[in-house]
Amino acid sequence: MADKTEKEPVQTVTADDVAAEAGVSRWTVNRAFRLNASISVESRKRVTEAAEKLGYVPDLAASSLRSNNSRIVSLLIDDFANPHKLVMLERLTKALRKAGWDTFLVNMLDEDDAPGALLSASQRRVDAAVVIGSRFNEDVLETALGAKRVRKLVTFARMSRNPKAVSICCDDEAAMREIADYVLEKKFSRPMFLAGPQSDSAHLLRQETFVSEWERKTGNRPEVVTAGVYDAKQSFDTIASALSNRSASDRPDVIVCENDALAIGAIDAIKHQLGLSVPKDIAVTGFDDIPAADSPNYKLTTYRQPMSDMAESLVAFLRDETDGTGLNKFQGKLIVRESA
Amino acid sequence: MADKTEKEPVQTVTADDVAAEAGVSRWTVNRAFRLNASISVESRKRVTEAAEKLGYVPDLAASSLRSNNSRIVSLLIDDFANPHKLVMLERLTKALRKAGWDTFLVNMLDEDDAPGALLSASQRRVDAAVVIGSRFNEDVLETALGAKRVRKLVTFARMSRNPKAVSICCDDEAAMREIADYVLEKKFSRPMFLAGPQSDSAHLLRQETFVSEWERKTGNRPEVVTAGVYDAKQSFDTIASALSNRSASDRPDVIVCENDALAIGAIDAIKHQLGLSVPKDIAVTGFDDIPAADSPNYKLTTYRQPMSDMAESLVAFLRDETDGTGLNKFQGKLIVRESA
DNA sequence: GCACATTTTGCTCTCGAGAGCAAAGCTTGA
DNA sequence: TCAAGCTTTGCTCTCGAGAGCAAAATGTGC
Repeated sequence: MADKTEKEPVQTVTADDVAAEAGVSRWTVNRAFRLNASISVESRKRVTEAAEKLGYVPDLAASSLRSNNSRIVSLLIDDFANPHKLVMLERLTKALRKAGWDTFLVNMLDEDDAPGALLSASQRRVDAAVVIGSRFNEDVLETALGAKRVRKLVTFARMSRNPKAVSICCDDEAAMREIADYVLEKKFSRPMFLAGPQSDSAHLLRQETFVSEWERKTGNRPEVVTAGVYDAKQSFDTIASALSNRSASDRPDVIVCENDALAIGAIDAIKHQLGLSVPKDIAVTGFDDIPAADSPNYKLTTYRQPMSDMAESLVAFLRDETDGTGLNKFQGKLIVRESA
Repeated sequence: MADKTEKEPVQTVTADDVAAEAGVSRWTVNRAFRLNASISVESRKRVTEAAEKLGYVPDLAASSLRSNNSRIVSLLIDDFANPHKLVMLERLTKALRKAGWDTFLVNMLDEDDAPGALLSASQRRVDAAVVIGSRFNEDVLETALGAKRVRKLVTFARMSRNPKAVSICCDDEAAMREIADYVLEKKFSRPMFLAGPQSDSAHLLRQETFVSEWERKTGNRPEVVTAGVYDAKQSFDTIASALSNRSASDRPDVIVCENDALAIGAIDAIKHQLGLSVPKDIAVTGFDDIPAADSPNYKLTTYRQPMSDMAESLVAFLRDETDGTGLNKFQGKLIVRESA
């Protein structure tokens, strides 16, 4: 079964074969597969037909070697517990593939693995490294810039303060202010903010915005609790222990969560551990609008980022159609369901 | 911001530079980075130090061009709605990266896109194309074999009947028999089987096994309903419409689902649409043990595949440590929770 | 110290395309 | 008809490593 590999020694159809078949030179063959190449319509047609007949496709390893341009993007992820990642992967791979880029999925194995992950990107001369991780901190980005073969560095769905990286993300402050306004408008008065890991200052943006916005408008400082990971289970435990043995008047009346994964765990804890109801006893808001947010179990009020638009601007950035400024101000949309 | 790329013209440290620094030839430098290369301990040390100093890493594009061996694996996915995919991606990328393979994530954009997806794999000379899609049918595999540069073809977590592809998956028949036995043992008598898309015969394995096993043991043929996609929402609608207006005695007492994504939708429909309870009115079983299966909303009785072992055997197969036979008989584990 | 085996190193040629230029073909207009 | 200008084609050299062999260095036994 496996040894068919040895017997049939893998495709060896090369541009020379096609050239012979089509009666042109090798360079004309290669040109036929390059956009904007100087080649007549007729030649291209003949080459295409010959290539089709022989089953030829250009070898991209050779191409990237010479042209120093791989048409590969690396996506670096360090957190597979958040279902939102799957949505992002779907959108990004779709947009990139349509635009002619292949996508490496690089699993940052643990906290300290970022340099290794970027090394692999560096060895392949990727056109861009796109970090969509959660726990990484800004040092990772510095390391990335040490790997000089990585031409462009992007943080996706996440603001970076590193001036050399391009951030493609929502305007988190505007989004969080919108959520704060909504919560206020709904007459909640004792909010709790449920945050994820506090590993890096950039993570604190949503939290800080909510806290300061609330304080500014009401004069009160909301309570903040922290889950160590963006994971429904962790969040469940965090909320369960934070709210056990609290009287109704001592409890928050709304939990504003940094994202949906946390929100879902919070709702589970409120309902199944504390035996309370959502939103009557405690309301909950999320961020991301993952598929489960729409489930009848959660009916989560949340904030949807314009993922497809964001993926498209990554493509535009790769094409050098934009220098990357202003891509960190996407406007999302508050999705009101029943949880708050 | 973006134009730093132009100014600082990307890493140009090559093996020649390191050779000069270390006082050896270029070939010795390259050998230092190759396992099993003929090189003295001392030379390797000197090269490693010089490389470290200059920030050199071997260029894998050049390497794969000459050696015809890319150390890249393509993962082909056509269904991002199933949360189980995220688990698989995590395990596979982890195992592959540890073993020194990079991973392309290829989004098969739609039903007819498989050839295009495989083309991209073919152009990069990937060491293996691993299909972890759901809707694809066996024709896709034939197309893949047409792309001769794809050396190894694997279907992961899914049985293929194509003799040229290697399947790394559970023994679905044994698993389904175990579920059937469990359901029987729990004294359920009117099972319904909820299947996914019926696009291909290989998909029918679980369904056929359950149906025939049940028939063999009880003499009755279970009812089968079909959701068009492996998606909780579709499943919700399917079950909601299949069971509305049915009296208690006419309803199934257990729904055996082809996977967890379907099971979760089914539970939602039973509870929130039909207003019945699980497992009292209708029990539910799943397959995969996705993270949500353990949530208090579902407490799903399901079947867990040994994903890490399966990922490891993919690595072994890539390393030619196995010819791929017998990798389709992994034994998973029935996880009993409260849903059945 | 010498013949021979073994390890290590260096070298040529190659993988398959692209950059950049030179030569050939094709228009256009006087 | 021919020069000027543009398009198309062909060619040399190159990207950065590896295969495979030849040369050099090292080790071994007598």
